[in-house]
Formats: sequence, C-alpha cells, structure tokens
Amino acid sequence: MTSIISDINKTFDHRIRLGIMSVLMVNDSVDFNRLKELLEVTDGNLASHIKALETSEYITIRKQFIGKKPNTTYEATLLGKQTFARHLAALEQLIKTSK
Amino acid sequence: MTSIISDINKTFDHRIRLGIMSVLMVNDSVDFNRLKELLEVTDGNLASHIKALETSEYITIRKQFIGKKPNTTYEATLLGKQTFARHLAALEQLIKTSK
DNA sequence: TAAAAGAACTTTGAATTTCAAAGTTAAAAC
DNA sequence: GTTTTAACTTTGAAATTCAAAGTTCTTTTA
Repeated sequence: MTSIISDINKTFDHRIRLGIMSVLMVNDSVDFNRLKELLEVTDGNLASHIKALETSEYITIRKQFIGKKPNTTYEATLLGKQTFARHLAALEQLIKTSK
Repeated sequence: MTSIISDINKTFDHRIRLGIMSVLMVNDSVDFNRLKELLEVTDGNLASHIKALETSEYITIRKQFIGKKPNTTYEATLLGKQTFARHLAALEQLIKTSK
C-alpha cells in the first residue's frame, strides 16, 4: 500500500519551487525577471531553484534574444506537469481523506 | 501590494507539517501514533515537527490516559485552521491566476 | 574602442533546517 | 525491581537555503 504522503513530492516542498511550478502550470512560458518579481527572490536564489527543477527535468530552459536583450524563458515539461498535478492531487487527497 | 506568495506560509512548506495540518483539518483530534503511521516518520522527527506547529500556536497538545496507557492527542487551533486555510487558498490562487 | 551596464547566472560560505539515533521520563506490567 | 511502552528530548551530522559577491556574455555609452 502506498503511503498517504508518497505522492507529496519533496521537490515541491519549497515555496519558491512551488511558485515556479504553479506559474508554469498556467503560463506556457515565463521569463527570469517575471519569476523574480512574482516570487520576490534574489536572482541567485531564483537561479538555483530553477536549476533544481531543471535537474529533475520538470522544466526546460530556453535562451534567446528579444531585440538586443538576452532573455531566458522557462517551460514546464510534460513530466513536470504530470508530477506537479499528482502532487496537487495528493495534497487534495491528503486533506480530504486523512482519517 | 501583497506578494503573490505572501500567504504561502513557510511553516507549511514541509511535507510532514503539511501532513499534520491536513490531518488535523479533517479530524478533530489525532494521536501521536496515528500521525506517526500516516506520515511514516520516526517518533523523534514527528515530535519535533509537532513542536514547531505548537510553537506557532497552530496546534494544541493534550495528554491523557486511555485505560492504563498514556495517549497524546493534537488539535488544530482556530489560528491554525485559519492560517492553513489561507495557505491553501493562496496556493489555489497562485495556481489559478499567476499571470 | 574602451568602459560601463544589464541579464542571467555560478560560486561561496554561513545560517538554518532536517534527520535518525540514542538517551530520557514516567507509568504499567511482569 | 526490572522491563516495556509511549512520547518525547537531545545530539550531532548532513542537507538545504540564502544573500552577496563574482562571472560571462553582450550591448550600450563615452
């Protein structure tokens, strides 16, 4: 039997990573500065949480230029979306039926 | 203006504390061993997460005897319930409207 | 064309958090 | 009076998180 919290993914335990994933669930792609302002973190801190999600293959990174400015955008992978959805479902389940 | 993640409470960032609160949202009171088996943690570890929630005044602890056995139960406080509810609402909000 | 600036990191090191394991306490059972 | 059970507390090491400073690459400005 699987545990009541086995689908609560450790990767999403942190509010910043949770925030990044949430944003990427509803936006096809979001760039670095948008995430930075939404989540109110320093750039270094944000970068390392992004890296953690990339390492887990939950997001992908795309670098381009917009006009003359470098611009990095992020997207949730299919795996990322599925895993995050399971996380949310598990959360919901946990809250509803923990008896 | 409040941040998109300002109601995402740091206290609930951890899966075990999240689990404890979730269980206490739907059960008036739950005892130590029940939590321990639901959350699959060692007793020391569980005790320290419980303590963190008690320190924040999100739960209360009640010690009694059931028959001859000591039994400790936990309840979410009103503050705990409200704060957790806000956390969940913020989460939902974050996922829905982060654009 | 040399210096400054902006974007998006990477590195560093310290602070904080988490964990299991071992030790503790108090009552109960033997 | 020794052992057991419940529920911790303590300890110390490992892991995580963070801001700040440094880096790289490109563009802008002088």
